[in-house]
Amino acid sequence: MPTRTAAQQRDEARWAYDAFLAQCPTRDLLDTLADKWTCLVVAALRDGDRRYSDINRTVAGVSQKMLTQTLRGLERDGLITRTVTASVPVRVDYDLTPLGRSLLPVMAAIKAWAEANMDEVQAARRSYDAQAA
Amino acid sequence: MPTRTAAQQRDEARWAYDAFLAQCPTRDLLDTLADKWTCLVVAALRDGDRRYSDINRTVAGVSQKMLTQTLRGLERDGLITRTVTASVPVRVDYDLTPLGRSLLPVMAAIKAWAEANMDEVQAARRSYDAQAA
DNA sequence: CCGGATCCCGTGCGATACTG
DNA sequence: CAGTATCGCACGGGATCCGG
Repeated sequence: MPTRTAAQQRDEARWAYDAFLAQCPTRDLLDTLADKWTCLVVAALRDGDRRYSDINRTVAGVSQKMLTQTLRGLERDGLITRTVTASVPVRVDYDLTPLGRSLLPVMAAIKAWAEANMDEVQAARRSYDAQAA
Repeated sequence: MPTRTAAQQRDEARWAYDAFLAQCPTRDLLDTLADKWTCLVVAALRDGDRRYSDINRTVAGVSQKMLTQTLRGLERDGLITRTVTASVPVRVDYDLTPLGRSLLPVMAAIKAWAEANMDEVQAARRSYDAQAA
């Protein structure tokens, strides 16, 4: 006897999220997560809370606009917390939430893959570009 | 006795890739990998080679331009192969290379994370948006 | 000075139409 | 079937200005 009937499996499939579907809300979420700055910002918070300027220094080359925008989005999605300390000058700290921390291994994996396979990719590019001639 | 001298460690650090650095070539690679279409296309090839139109159907909502562009980029980077069968009509198959297949778990993990945590993210968004009022 | 909001321009995405 | 070509517009992103 099957644990689920065919009808139950259909119902489940109907409501399950699937990012392959254009209208699925996970498509938008995927677009947010699969982003260079999101990946680097989350990775930058791996060791706990950090100041805005600290993140800005770690993620070299990010503009203030994109950093703020990325941090706001991550905060809205419940992945990071934003803590303002009213001092002079103002101090703002960011940290991963448990939810955000669960995403950290995934983001770190992309960054690590890129760093580990850069040589092979560059070799492939040279080969491809030579072929195109 | 240390396995590496301080000088050797400096040399190694000097040449190691680090995507946090703006000028590191891995930054560009990361920008390519951390992309919605790249993630979905690689995930779509998880079960082996597939035709262009097949991928187009699986990755719902992708434009021909972006699909072709993404496939070309992945081919150039040595992540997928492109096989043309001269028939009428023409048949083109794509498949992951061993290098591309090593990336598959990472890409699948992002997609799976989004699907698994969509509810929690949506709850966080509602909470954040209510707060903003 | 730190954190961030605003302005403005170029890139690049997506819709549509066309081709071997 | 598997692309290429063209165009309009939104969005990314740097420069610049603002509050505390």
